[in-house]
Amino acid sequence: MSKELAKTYDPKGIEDRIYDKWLTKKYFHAEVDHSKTPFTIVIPPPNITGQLHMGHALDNTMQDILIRYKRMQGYNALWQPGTDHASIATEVKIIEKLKEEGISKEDLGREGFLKRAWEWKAEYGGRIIEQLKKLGSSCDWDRERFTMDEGCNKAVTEVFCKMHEKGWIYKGSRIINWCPVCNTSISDAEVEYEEQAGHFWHIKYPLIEDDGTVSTTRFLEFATTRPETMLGDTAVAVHPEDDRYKDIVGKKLMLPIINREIPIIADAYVDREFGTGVVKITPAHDPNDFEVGKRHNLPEINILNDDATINENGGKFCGMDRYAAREAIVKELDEMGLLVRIEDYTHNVGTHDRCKTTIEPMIKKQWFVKMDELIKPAVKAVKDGDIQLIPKRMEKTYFNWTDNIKDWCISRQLWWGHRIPAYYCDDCGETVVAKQMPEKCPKCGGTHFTQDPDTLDTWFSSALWPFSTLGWPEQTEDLKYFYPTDVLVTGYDIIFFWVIRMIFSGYEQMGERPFKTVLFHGLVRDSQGRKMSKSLGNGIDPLEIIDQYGADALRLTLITGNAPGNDMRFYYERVEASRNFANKIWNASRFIMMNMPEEGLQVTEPALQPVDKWILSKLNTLIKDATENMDHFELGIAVQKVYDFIWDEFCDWYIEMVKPRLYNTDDQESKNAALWTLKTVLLNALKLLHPYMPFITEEIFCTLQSEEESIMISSWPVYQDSWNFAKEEQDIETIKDAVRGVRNIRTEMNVAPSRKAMIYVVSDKEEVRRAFTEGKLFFASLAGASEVVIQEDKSGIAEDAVSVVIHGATLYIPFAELVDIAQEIERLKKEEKRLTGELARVNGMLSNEKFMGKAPKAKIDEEKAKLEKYTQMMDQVKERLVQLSK
RNA sequence: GGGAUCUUAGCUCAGCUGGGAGAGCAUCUGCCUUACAAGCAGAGGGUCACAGGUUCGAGCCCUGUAGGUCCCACCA
Repeated sequence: MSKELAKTYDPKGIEDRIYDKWLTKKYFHAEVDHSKTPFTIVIPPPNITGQLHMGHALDNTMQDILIRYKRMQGYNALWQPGTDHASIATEVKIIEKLKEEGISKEDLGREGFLKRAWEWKAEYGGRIIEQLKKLGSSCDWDRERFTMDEGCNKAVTEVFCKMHEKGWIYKGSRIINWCPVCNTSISDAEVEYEEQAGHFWHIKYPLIEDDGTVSTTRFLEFATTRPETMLGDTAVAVHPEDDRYKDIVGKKLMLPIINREIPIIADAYVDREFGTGVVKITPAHDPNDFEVGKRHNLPEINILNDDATINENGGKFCGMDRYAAREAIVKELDEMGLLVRIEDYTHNVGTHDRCKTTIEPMIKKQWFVKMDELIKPAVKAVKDGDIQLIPKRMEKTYFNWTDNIKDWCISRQLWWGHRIPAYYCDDCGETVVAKQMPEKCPKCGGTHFTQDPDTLDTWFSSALWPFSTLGWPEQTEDLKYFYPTDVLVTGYDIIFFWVIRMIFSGYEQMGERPFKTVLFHGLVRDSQGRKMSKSLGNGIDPLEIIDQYGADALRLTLITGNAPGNDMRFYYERVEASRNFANKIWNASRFIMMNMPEEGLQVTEPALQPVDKWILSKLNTLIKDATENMDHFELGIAVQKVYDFIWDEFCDWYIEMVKPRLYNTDDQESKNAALWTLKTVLLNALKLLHPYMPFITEEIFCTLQSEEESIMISSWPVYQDSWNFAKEEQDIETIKDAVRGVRNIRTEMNVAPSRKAMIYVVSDKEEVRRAFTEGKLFFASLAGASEVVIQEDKSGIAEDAVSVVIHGATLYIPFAELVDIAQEIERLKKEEKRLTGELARVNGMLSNEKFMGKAPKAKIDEEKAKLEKYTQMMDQVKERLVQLSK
């Protein structure tokens, strides 16, 4: 038993040592074991490009808490880890790096580039894993997976082929979001709308008269924010019921500069109220226009190259950048007298969430996942409660998406990712989707194929994560045993990207939900409530916090006082408070260890005193409550209760109450009971705290009982009837009231705590007198009494003693030289006033017929008990007042 | 435009199914009491945004108003 523990807790060194021990002992490892119930969490795989940020820290702390809790409860707990290849994020990073070396990805070619990418992954991909370890994450690292490892690749190909066969994956020409910088299509979810100051160009196109001449007097006026798209206009639209334009629908306009005749069409998409009620239609470069174009069979004229320069369809503007072309076109229209006016206009511009480039809608051949059927089980699952979202309000966000679902564009013009398993016959162009390159073309018999150059959206593989990591498409034992997983912990910001896609994939591929519960957390913001971001430079590095305060302090900070799905602000002051708590436990433990006898404690439960029973009873309630909260995923509430118990009840009250017994060597039995209780309560409290603060709890647990291997594998405390001491709880609470009352008065009267005083406890109730008699020793110590006299009436007590009224007793303290009867009366009057108020309230309730008729009996009884208590205290106060007024 | 959410002590936030308002930090007053000054004891501070309603009873449920935050859609 070490008695040489440092005065303050220093997590440095301790944490790494403990983590290594856990790894060595393989505590994190889970194997199929049919004698135990599995509990599974799959990690949201961090990007290999990532560095641990506060969001990760929060996300993984929550998972670790759940996993450790369940593991202690005896579940076969598996936390499945891994990383995500993060196609576009990684590709962008590697291109940047190549740029520094002065080479482009084209210079390297596909093979060369991928080689570099894998090298990059080997070098940096494991970085975030090491950082997760610093946090204390108890993942089964033996099972670490990667979205592009062999098994995941297999899963991806399998799903693609299966869904293609089913007709749910198809290739089609659609208008998609094109990022001209990343040179790839992106999904709708990856488009971020950003408010930008721009212009509204009011333009007019001349009408073509019935005789075929271009009118010089009749024009159709409208406005646009992207004038350069006029190069691709193939119609102008008005509302079908717009009287202003009824007579010219069907006529033609002359598209200036290009000199193309385009029709005036009527479509209900047009808003009559907006502007002139006229819209130019560019089917190839606007999603709405694309739809209009389909309805009216309009030609689609693509005017852009992939890098957003104008192509040959733009005539003389060919080769110009989109913005340069815009200027040139406006200038030319102005010269032609067709520019009516320019208006300042703020509007939302779609940008690529990765690189912030303004996206360009374009028509491209892309691969899509058909969503209408696929989404149905995912909707049903949440509606029926098969999958529970916490907090529940997230369901609305969820349904908002599922109700407006569009087909999912899954092909990306990138190299880093899963290559689409589609092969085109070199001879006849036939498309063959297959797990491997086909040997013979089913159409022409050709034997040479070219694989589709595109790769899949990153989320395609992450959607399969809950089962691909467990071995699917193989029907492994792991898969059968650990799937479906239990809880998914993630931020609400990726409901659309990831959560929904895992859900429909789970049902489609496995025929079963991927997880039972989704526990959402919010964003960790800076102290001013701003998002932590690289550009703002306001990010706080969790590793620095760990270095400075310890992982336990960080974890506690992230969990305390935070409700599921809510954002939180990060303050250093809060980390300090957590660190202080760690120190508090450390010192309480140190105190207990210092008092432990060298030869150890007797093992059998000793004869407990009422205080011992009181703290055990409190602990018992805590066990029940905290467990319940954890079962409801109320982690913040659970840990708050443990915190309060340890600091307030255990340290500030129990330890203080027990000190006189520890220092008194005459009564070994009593001392032994105190030590046994101290140790028992501490050990249980440590267990309750372990999921939140794994390192310090482990360190103390093992120091305190060297025979135990680890708190990690100890069992979670269970509520037990034998620790339920209602009477002792009440008695001690009464004494605590008395202590508080005395302390109060001492401060009020400026009596130094060091100055002892005689205290009389007067009660006509036998059980109250007994409680005080039994607790006399510690009561005297806590209240600063030189002597405690317990008696039935106030005989022999100086009239001018200061008094404290508590339920069932009145205390008298004769501070001889401090007598001030007027002040004493004042105090008692204040108390009388308070009690009068309380009594009025209780009486009001109890005399309310409606309350008596409708309130539950328990509530009525509660109020009756209060009435009794306050009446009694009131009597005591009055009696004392009468006495003093004499 | 649609939706969500928040508004509780000076600050940051808890408050589970409606039953006498809480924590941390900050402030003030005493204490270096032999586990801890990263501590101990005590104190002050809130018509729970506003207005209605339901209820015996509302911080909590319903409606509306104001302000903040976020998401979705995107009207050229």
